[in-house]
Amino acid sequence: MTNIVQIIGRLGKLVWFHRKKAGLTQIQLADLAGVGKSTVYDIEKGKSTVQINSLFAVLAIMNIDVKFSGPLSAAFEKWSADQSSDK
Amino acid sequence: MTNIVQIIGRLGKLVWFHRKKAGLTQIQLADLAGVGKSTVYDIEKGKSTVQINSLFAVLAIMNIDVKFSGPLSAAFEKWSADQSSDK
DNA sequence: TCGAATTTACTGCCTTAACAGTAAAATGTG
DNA sequence: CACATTTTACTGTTAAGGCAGTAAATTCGA
Repeated sequence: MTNIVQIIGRLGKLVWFHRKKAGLTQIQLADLAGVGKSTVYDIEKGKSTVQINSLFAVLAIMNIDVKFSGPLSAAFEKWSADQSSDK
Repeated sequence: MTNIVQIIGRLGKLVWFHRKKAGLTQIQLADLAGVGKSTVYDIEKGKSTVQINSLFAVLAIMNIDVKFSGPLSAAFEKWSADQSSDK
């Protein structure tokens, strides 16, 4: 029943893994992402209260993409397409 | 080049779509997720500074799951498996 | 159309994340 | 083993999110 803490903890490790392979320090990644070094540290440590803009900024630098899917995703896609082609 | 604001904006609509189909009000969803009503409102509006625990709590209620994948995801899975079977 | 329910928007208070600085602990390289 | 680099951990300050309350705007059903 993977809870939030576990998901974020795992995500932190994923970030760490990518950063290491990229040969970057936390500070370098922080600078690239435009966040503070403490925030990178927190993300990698699995802190669950970081803001999504900070998290996503870091993920973007590491080319980690995020995908959301719910039971109504297909219906949403259709509805969403209709919305764009409105008047 | 879908940026962070766009991603979160779209995510907000996805949450809204699921909530509506589920026949819940923002307050009901907020209570279920254990967050404030303002937070649900913010998420649906695409506010990019909400905290991930708040966001994920809401997503969990709507059965929207989140998937992260980077260029090293496969390598990470292997490494991760090794870690669990350590000593 | 009318009224109830819901959403939007704004408020102020309280809590706390973001941040840079710093120092200790850990890591790794010669 | 040293030495340099990096990470961990803690600090105080500043800025801002989380929240409930409220009221206006909007939506929706009878």
